[in-house]
Amino acid sequence: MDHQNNDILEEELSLKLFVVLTRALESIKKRVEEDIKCLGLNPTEFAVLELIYSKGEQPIQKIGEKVLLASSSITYVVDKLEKKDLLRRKPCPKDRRITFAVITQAGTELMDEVFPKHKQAIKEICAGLDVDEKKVMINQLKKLGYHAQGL
Amino acid sequence: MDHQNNDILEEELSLKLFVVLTRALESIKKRVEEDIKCLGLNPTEFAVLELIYSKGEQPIQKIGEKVLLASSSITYVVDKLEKKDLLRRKPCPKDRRITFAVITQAGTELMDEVFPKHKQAIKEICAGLDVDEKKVMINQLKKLGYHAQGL
DNA sequence: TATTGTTATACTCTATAACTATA
DNA sequence: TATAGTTATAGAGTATAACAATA
Repeated sequence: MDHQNNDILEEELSLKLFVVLTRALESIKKRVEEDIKCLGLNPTEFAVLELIYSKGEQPIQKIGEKVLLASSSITYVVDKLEKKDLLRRKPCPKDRRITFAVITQAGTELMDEVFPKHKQAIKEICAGLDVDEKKVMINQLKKLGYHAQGL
Repeated sequence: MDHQNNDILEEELSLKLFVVLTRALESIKKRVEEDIKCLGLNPTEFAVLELIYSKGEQPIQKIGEKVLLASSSITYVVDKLEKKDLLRRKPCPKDRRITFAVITQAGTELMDEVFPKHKQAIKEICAGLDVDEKKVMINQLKKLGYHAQGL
């Protein structure tokens, strides 16, 4: 095969990969959202709550960096979680510009109950691959993602 | 390893897979969006235009099925593409409930020019994997996606 | 009755800018 | 001056449901 044909093959393959990747994640996301919706939370709210639950209290700014949201959006999400009494704001005594988001008792109890179920659900959603296949895919996805990010 | 530990491993691995998949696609999407943005189109508009460009005129309803959008969203997207003179609506004479979306001369000329560049860009974005690795990943993603979809 | 497409409406998220309080 | 966070505002994009026209 000459260079030009090889180039076209690789273009088609890359396009295919992009489409299949998008479709697969859409299917998975849909199931994961169903799993979360019954808690009265949307995926962003769940992601923020889960971050605080597993990593402990976080400055508002840091949350935005980790779940990839603009700071005004985080204010909005934290407002909603605060209204639901799942987390609260706590001023930082050392730097009074900073506000921490802290999980509440109710938030902890909710996550204690639902997080194990959530992990179980994701395991079932991802059961199309076995353990070894998952390990390979994780590594390959990292390679793919790092390259794209580094462009 | 006993069953319970194996279960926990598989849960963690699945969660990891979900996170890595999400992150990788985010990085790729970001690059692809950059590639499209300079055309004055967003990814959805580009997807609809590309569908009509490569598959020919389509009933509005069919477009929604293929790009996975609700019919009201398609109305919105087609409105925008029509305002940009990239496609137009054409009534179906045989079934007057149906409206086709048809690509215009300007739409065809635009795609003739940018679609080859777009494929080349995606090839570069996906260059973190070689041809064989891409083939494997496409197959694995299909398995993963089909399983999730079938739940 | 069922289907196609539109309209009306609401929600989530983003971006921007102005602002307060603090460093 | 710079940073953390909030407020206000506007806009993109999507989903839902109700609707009109047609089959």
